[in-house]
Amino acid sequence: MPGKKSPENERREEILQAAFRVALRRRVAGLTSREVSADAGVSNGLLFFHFRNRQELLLALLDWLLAQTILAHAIREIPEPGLAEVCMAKAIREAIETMPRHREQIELFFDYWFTASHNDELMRKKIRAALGRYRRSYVPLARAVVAESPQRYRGVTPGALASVATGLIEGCAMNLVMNPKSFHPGGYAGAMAALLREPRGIMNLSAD
Amino acid sequence: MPGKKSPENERREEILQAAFRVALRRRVAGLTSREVSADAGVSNGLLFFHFRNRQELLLALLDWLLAQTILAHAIREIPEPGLAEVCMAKAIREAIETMPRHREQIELFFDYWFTASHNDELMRKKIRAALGRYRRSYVPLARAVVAESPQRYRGVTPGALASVATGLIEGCAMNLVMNPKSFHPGGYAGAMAALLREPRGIMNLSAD
DNA sequence: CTTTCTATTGAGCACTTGCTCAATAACAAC
DNA sequence: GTTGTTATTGAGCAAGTGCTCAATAGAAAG
Repeated sequence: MPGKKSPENERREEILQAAFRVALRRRVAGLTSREVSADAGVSNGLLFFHFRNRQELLLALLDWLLAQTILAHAIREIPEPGLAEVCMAKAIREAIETMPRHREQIELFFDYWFTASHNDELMRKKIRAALGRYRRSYVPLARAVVAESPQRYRGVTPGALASVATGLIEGCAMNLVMNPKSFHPGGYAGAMAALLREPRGIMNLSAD
Repeated sequence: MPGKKSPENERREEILQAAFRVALRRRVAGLTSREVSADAGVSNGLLFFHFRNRQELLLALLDWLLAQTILAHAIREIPEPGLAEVCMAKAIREAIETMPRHREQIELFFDYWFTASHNDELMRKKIRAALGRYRRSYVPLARAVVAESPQRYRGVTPGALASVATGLIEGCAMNLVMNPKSFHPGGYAGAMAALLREPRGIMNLSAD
């Protein structure tokens, strides 16, 4: 029965949430307008009234997603003098430990990258921008770390260090997504800590 | 003109290669039987003569893929006494540095995981098995590392250490795939080495 | 009450997809 | 030859897809 009004953008939000649920079930590529509208409890036509086309729906969902995952949690803290490393370590550890709470979103995020974005430079740009923001949010901290121990980090740019830090986190995310059962953030972080505890570090080969 | 014969499984192989090319262009989810057969220069019907259905084609392609990427390069070396850490470091470094050569395969591999495998427990199993084999191939080396410095690695199982090692590599792979332009394996490995060089390692917080 | 605007419906069109199938050409065995 | 097997074709079906559109019901304005 047409004509029932719904206040403001309530419907739009409902449809977005339905799209999220469907994407979790069917992946981004398998998301169809019919299943979304059915899940939202509205007609198929209404979906295309609120979203011009499938692509716009997917973009809106991506925006919502990017505002949810860890990628949105940029690092803001300014380390106290002499404690830059501790501060960075804490940030990484926290990122790893809060990760399991966002598992579904993270999985969907990866899915967006690998599937939907292939012929869609707009999506790729959005994701790359979010990743870039996240990485850059680590740069000031990385710069402080480098400044704190100039000899040790000779030749290492803050950017590269930030890359490695976020790379650790992303690798961890992969583990979480691909191997959720045997992934224990505590054990993972512990092993990583042990790796880094020794003077003669494991990666310390001749420099190239 | 039907009837032209082709020796042995030559056709099958040709179609597989075409499927690989199409998957690179369109992603796994966007791979259609029509585009594959067109790319292989054969009729659509022939594809279903050599492969029972789309799924069987995708599985065959996945097998071929898994035999190509770094995942196939299990670690075999037995470290000389006292050099376990150096040996492991070398393995990781080598994995990172040879990675760019397999970029396309790695990207497709991730794509398989995140897309095609969602409703396909068989594919998921295959991929998980390959990842597991890879991780386990690091366990003996990890065990040697732990045995070499028991105090330092107290409470760390060889399995967890192997997880972190392969996690580093996977995180690196993510970086390579998502950010190919600004990714330089040398710089990455360098920063990682610096991170690990210091007594008061960056991850060395209070143990949990 | 009429008009107007917005929200809503569901049928349906054009197109794509996986897959089947009868027809047939080359080759092998007899 | 004849017969049979294997490789190959392309038309076509059934199912599903994104999206359009006439129809319409409610709210708001006059």
